[in-house]
Amino acid sequence: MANIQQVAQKAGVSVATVSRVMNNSSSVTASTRQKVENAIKELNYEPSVLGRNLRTSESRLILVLIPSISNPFYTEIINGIEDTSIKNGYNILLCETDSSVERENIYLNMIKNKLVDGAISMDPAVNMEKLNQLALDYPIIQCSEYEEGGIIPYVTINNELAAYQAVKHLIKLGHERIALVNSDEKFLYARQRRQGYDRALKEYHLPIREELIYHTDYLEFDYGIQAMRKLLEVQEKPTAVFAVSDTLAIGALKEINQSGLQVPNDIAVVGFDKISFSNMTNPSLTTISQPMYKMGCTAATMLINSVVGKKVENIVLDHELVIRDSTMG
Amino acid sequence: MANIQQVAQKAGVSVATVSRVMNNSSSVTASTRQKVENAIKELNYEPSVLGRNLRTSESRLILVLIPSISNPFYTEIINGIEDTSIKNGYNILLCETDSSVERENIYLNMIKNKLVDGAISMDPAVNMEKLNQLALDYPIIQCSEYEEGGIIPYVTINNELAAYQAVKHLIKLGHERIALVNSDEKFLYARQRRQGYDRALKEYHLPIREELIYHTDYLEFDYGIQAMRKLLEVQEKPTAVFAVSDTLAIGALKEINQSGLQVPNDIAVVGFDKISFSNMTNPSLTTISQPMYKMGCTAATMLINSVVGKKVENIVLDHELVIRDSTMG
DNA sequence: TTGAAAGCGCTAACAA
DNA sequence: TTGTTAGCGCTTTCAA
Repeated sequence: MANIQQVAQKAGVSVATVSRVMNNSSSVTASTRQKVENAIKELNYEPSVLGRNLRTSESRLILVLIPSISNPFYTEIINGIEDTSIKNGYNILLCETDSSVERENIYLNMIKNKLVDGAISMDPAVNMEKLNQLALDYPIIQCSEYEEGGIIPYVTINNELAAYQAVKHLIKLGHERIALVNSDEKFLYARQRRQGYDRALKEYHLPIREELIYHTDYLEFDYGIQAMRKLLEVQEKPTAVFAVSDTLAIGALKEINQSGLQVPNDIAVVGFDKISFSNMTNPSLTTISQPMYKMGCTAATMLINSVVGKKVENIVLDHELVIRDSTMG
Repeated sequence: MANIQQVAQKAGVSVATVSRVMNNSSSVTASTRQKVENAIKELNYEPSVLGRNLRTSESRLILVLIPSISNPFYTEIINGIEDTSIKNGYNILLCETDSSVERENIYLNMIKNKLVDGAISMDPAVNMEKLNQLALDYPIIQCSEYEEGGIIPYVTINNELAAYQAVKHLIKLGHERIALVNSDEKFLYARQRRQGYDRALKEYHLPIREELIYHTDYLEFDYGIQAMRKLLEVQEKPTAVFAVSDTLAIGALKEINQSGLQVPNDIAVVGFDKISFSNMTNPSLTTISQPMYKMGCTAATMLINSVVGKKVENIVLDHELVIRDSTMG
């Protein structure tokens, strides 16, 4: 692999001139440019990103932290981040933390090491102390999950309102015993969705029954199955279930079908996220549609603005209730 | 962020000595080491990966190319790659190409630029010419999809045999009109699975009916729906469907349910990959289980071996037919 | 055992 | 418009 020196030599110019040609920078004669470009072509030269980065202290790489790539919720967000990044001359480095602190540290350190210009975190279980400390010196954005009143700019939706609308939809259909399958309420989104659930019930003077509220540690299908299994053991079974993620809702659906009950006639189900699977289940799943692609685009735009020194504001995007067969037979 | 110079100054030694301490290299007195370590701690020093990489020409980063993160098939493979990489002191850079040549180029060039030490490609639509050319100079492994008789080492399964077994399973259940939902046969895996399908039919003296063979451009659910819709229009409907991916099979299942037919009584369905969602459908999906995690581990091991200059051999892993409700009511 | 110094490939400030 | 040169942060050879 040729270096800039060799190109300069072959073209009969200085390395500075080669650098200028590479960066389309000021004032190079057409003839000089031609000579350099010929040399570049002949030697098949491609500049070393490493050398350049060391010099400029920028990598044009964006770190994207997700807890797990197996949750389809992140898929569309990442597409948004990626498209926007590439459009702006950045590439992304996608890192799965598995919510493991060590793994997260490895990746977050890349930002200190100038291996990346900034980071977008989507891990609800991220070490906020570390993230806040990094955010003092480096561009960081939180996407979807965030810290209330924190210093890190975020893009998200109104989780409380979305949950409220989902539950209200069930109430309007006549349901009174509505179960909630929630995540651990140490996560902000879980607390917010819980609040929306509570608000809807209260508004319609329905009691909040603790036996109908179930918390899961993870969002995988199996945990939805597990949750539903427990809820079906309750003396007075729920007639509807609101799960805070489609993956959980799909697990619940499976378990209801398995137990011989009918969705939505015996039990109605509402999910959250509108992942692509949610339309493949039988019956298809009523869910809250998050603007995932747009959220990704927004997060990337915010981060890039932050990288180039602009001030960025928190953004709350609109969601939508998508009514399908799992609530309306 | 402190640099090595400042540490050296504070410790009253040369930068070379600091470097030696950092790399646990030969012969540093305990007392010198102590001084340096104190300085490191005081200044909160972390070495610049950029400077180091420029000097050593290695990045300890592995590029992983996937066509799309939305196909859950890749999820477990990536987990395998990641675990194995981290265990060996490498991190991975996950890149989604969307089977776009430009995007692929951006990422593949990182290998020339010494931004990564090697690459694992899982994109069936990868530009083989470019990949082969890179493979001349850099460590590259293909995972799952590969080039027959090519120069790039690969890890895969026996696609022909797997498809043969899937179709044979259907034949043994009494099916004679078995549809095939395949990808574009420009992909090797698609050709191989087609061969397995053909072999099973031939072995049982069943005719290969072109009207029961459907090719899709992509693997998303919607294409499975589309395929099934066409197959249901055939005069003599198939009594079974073998799809070359679970995503397609799930789409087919959805369409069959939608049309009022019963799985497996009216039409049996077999998928391929055993993605986690395949157990959530109603009925659950009979499928071929690929050892995805192991495949990822193997690919990573092969690549790392290749990076350190060892010779690597192609590897074919075992698969398994997982019989569930979509074929056995 | 330790230090001095060269150099990885590049950019940019300054000079011509 | 073009060239000279310092230097980004590190490792490693050579010498002491």
